[in-house]
Amino acid sequence: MTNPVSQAPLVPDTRTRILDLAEVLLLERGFNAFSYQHLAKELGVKPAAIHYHYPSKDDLGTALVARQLRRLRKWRDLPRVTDLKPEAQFEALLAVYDNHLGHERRVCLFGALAADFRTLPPAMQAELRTFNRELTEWLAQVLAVGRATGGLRFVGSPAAKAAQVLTTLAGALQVARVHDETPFQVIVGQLRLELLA
Amino acid sequence: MTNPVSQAPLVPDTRTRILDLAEVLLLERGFNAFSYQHLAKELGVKPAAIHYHYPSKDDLGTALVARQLRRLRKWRDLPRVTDLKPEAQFEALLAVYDNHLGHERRVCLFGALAADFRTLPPAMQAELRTFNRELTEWLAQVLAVGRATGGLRFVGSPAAKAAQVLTTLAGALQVARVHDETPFQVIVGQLRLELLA
DNA sequence: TGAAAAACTTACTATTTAGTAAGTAAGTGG
DNA sequence: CCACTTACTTACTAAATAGTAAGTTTTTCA
Repeated sequence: MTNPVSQAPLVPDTRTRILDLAEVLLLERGFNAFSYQHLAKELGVKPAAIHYHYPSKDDLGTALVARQLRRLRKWRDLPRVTDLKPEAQFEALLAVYDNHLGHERRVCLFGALAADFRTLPPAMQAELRTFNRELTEWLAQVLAVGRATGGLRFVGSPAAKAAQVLTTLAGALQVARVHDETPFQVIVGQLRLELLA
Repeated sequence: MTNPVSQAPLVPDTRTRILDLAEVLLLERGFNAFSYQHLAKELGVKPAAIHYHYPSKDDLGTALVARQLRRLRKWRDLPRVTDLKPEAQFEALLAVYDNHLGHERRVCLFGALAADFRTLPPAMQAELRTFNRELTEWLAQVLAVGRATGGLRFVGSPAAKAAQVLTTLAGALQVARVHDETPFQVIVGQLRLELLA
């Protein structure tokens, strides 16, 4: 291995830098609002270098969502997440969205891609569906346990409540984009008020 | 007046047909995913004809949101809406979103523009902010009266609940776009379960 | 150290994009 | 009926787009 100590080198390779920048641009401006030229100029390389790593924008977009899915699975299975009580797991989820808000009010992956969904390559669509499904299933499980153990309170099925909460959170970041951070805080406050027993 | 009877002629003029088609494309594919060529080809005119009515895409986009704002105000002030009890007004709102779902799973205006917000012309941004603010204020008033008269049930402030509900509805149409109609129905069902006393 | 693989750049397509300028045909109103 | 306006079309520009092919430099590693 080149670097036997750190998994995340100080300066990532170009392939990763492309993906990182594309992710930022996706979450800040939308998938149809950035080009290989934008990426190349900001990274100090030629557009063809991007094509070398990701032959088409379809490949790039798909890699982007695939990485996010890997991150979700990794995060979800982290001991410091699995070991939490359900209400703390819910707070950990809120912290993720709050982190998006703190980074230039980036929307979440789902919120960034849903509107343009029909213009996306099929592979990307499939990855996004899986991403959203797994996240919803995870939260449904958290909610189910949380209600059973008395830490969380809601009516209806855990699956329905999970779908509703995640949809609200994705939307809340979009509202923050259009207005400011206030409505996001208001909406999350309302969620806490209703859910936390 | 050219037509003293009908306000909506059977075949609208080109100016209106452009706006109608642009609206469909916006709500089905996103603002950065259609061009003047797309519009022109489908309408059977030349791109320059679109430029004649809407010199730039900024003008077109702004006109689009402005019309939607006019529609909102008109709808909100309709006797058949103002005369309803708050819980029926809430149902009337749900019917609007359900109608979007029924038309090719179109997202709502807000959901279509929020992700790409930073790429939109300032005039369009301003119109969308006003649109969302007025809609939220209207729902907050409905919720306040509904709770006072016992038809609606929720904790927290009407303004917070209104922001939360509208955000959820916008997001629910996006989820329907990504998956299918089921999650939309599930989420709306959850909203009804929680709100209707 | 030298051959091969990886990571690029240069130079180029073909297409699409928004937008403009000039001309034309069809109404409209005095 | 004629000047004027409205609603276009034709023909064009300049820029941006995704993508490719061929050549060059850098890295790796046997």
